[in-house]
Amino acid sequence: MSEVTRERVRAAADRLGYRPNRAARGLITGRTGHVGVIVPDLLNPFFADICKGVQARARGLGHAVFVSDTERDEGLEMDAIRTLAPEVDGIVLCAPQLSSEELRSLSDVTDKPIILLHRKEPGFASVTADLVEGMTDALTHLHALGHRRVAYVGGPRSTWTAQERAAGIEAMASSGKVEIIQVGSVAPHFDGGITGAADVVLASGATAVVAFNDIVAFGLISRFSARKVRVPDEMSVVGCDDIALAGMAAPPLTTVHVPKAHAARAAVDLLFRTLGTPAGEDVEPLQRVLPTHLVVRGSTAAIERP
Amino acid sequence: MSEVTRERVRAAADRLGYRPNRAARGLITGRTGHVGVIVPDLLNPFFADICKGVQARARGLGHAVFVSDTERDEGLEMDAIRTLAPEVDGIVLCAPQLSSEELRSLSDVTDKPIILLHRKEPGFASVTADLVEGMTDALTHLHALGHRRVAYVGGPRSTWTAQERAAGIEAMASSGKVEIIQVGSVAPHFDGGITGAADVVLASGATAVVAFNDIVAFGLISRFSARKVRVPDEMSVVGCDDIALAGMAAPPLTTVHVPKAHAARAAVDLLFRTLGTPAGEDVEPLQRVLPTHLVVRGSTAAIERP
DNA sequence: GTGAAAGCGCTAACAC
DNA sequence: GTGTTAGCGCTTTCAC
Repeated sequence: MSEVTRERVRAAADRLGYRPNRAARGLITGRTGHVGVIVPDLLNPFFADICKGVQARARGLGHAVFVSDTERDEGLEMDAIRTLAPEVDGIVLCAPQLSSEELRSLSDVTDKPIILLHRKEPGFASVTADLVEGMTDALTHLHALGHRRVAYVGGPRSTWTAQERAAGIEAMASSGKVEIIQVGSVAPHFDGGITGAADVVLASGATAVVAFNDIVAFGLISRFSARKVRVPDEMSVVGCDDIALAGMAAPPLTTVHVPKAHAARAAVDLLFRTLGTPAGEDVEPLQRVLPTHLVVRGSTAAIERP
Repeated sequence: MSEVTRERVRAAADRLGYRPNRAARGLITGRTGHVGVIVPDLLNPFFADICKGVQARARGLGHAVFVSDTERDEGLEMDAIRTLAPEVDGIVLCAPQLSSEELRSLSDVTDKPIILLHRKEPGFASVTADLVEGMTDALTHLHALGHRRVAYVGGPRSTWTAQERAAGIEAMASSGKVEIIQVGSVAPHFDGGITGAADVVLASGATAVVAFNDIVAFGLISRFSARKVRVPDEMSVVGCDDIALAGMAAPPLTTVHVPKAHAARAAVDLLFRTLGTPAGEDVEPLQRVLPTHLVVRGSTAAIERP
């Protein structure tokens, strides 16, 4: 067929407003043209950023994206996968609550490719951030400012990212350069638990505190402020994630930058790499780990020597 | 067929892991079982909250949800509608940038029902919040605290919500009880524009400021803090939206509470009401407006009389 | 009541 | 190359 004809047909189709029907196409090709992203809590800007990143990249690749918010509930995480899997070509999964066993049992639930985000599991492709490095940087920064007694307010112990952070903290603790005071584990959203943790930090004699994430850091600062403890003069605070609001707070938060949008794009790219691989000849699942870095802003200061 | 047989079939189907294929069903019924939600910026917790609400309600009604982030771009808003419409049964639309003409031209693009969220347009069903009341409450609160000269830092002038807020502000201004200083219009995300606005507020002699939204309020407070102006002692600040982080900031932000999740659920309900209406006999598009209320926290204080 | 058949919009594989 | 046909998984209709 001639190039001219081709163009005339295309023009006619356009004029009549013809759009191929994805559902009908999917019925025969097995491809839906959709991807899914599952997150524990959209209200946490960290995950909103991830959704935005997935969305942007998927759009660029001509795919629409389903978003599922699992409310940090193990059951809903599993449900979301089961529900979404038949509707999509693949899933970007942030499921901190799911056990390793459940994760591995996913192959019985669906054979759609799943890319883990901010979690590692043997046999799964994943994109993670180097939180061990991030935590080490945070403590090195505090050490350089003269802090020798530093509190760490941890998050939900069971999650992969919490364990990574803990590993970073412990590495520095065992170096003997700074003394670490572990202040329990706190839900990673702003509530009473954080207030309690702030009081424990204050009682511990620590001059600085590293928080599980920026939200927890904000909670701590809020309590410090209510108790008339000035940040950073009397207490230095370091967060983790570098959510957009971290730079807007007063004082702006010193925090570990985690490349959220970048990780999201990388996950989508990994997904399409898998999708592009002919079934049967599966490639070794790639595990990408992205670097983090400390962003020094206004919530940390050199200790005032007595 | 007997009840027993029905149950045996159901059991067998379950055992074999049978799931009806939505795409195939949709081909014949014309229903996809999906809904779409379009927002200008997922990174703004206000819209993240809306997505979460839409998602939760739609899940309860057995529908999966597509999310599209339009980056506050008029073109992308139109694109998103065009792309999403064929894949869904209806759309919840937050599109502040789209002109009224484009909005009305949507009937040529798709006949899928569209529910407007936080925007009103004749002929469209919508869910909005009473921002006029909210702004009035904010100014009344400041007046009661003794403030007589109040700055208002507005947002993108063309949007519906900005006009509503402005109407509320003007109503109070014309009452003569407080003098309003209009400080331009600022992009509703944290950046240099806000810094400049903060400086204008400071130069104006105002003792209090009402911000377009919480994000802008945070930006102002950050600049005030850098310029050693204490909030609320020397400057009271009121935000709008009541995003989750508003209560976490130091000081916690006094702000106009907008029922985000509630509005999202109402929008989905309106959508399903439309979907349940047999084609042809269309009902008058409903326009729900939800009440707002002021949440007084720590960023406002009584003026210190000289 | 129950079973068979047609067809939603598309793509694959097959003849021509 | 080009045109035709079968069929993806489901629902609906129409005979039985």
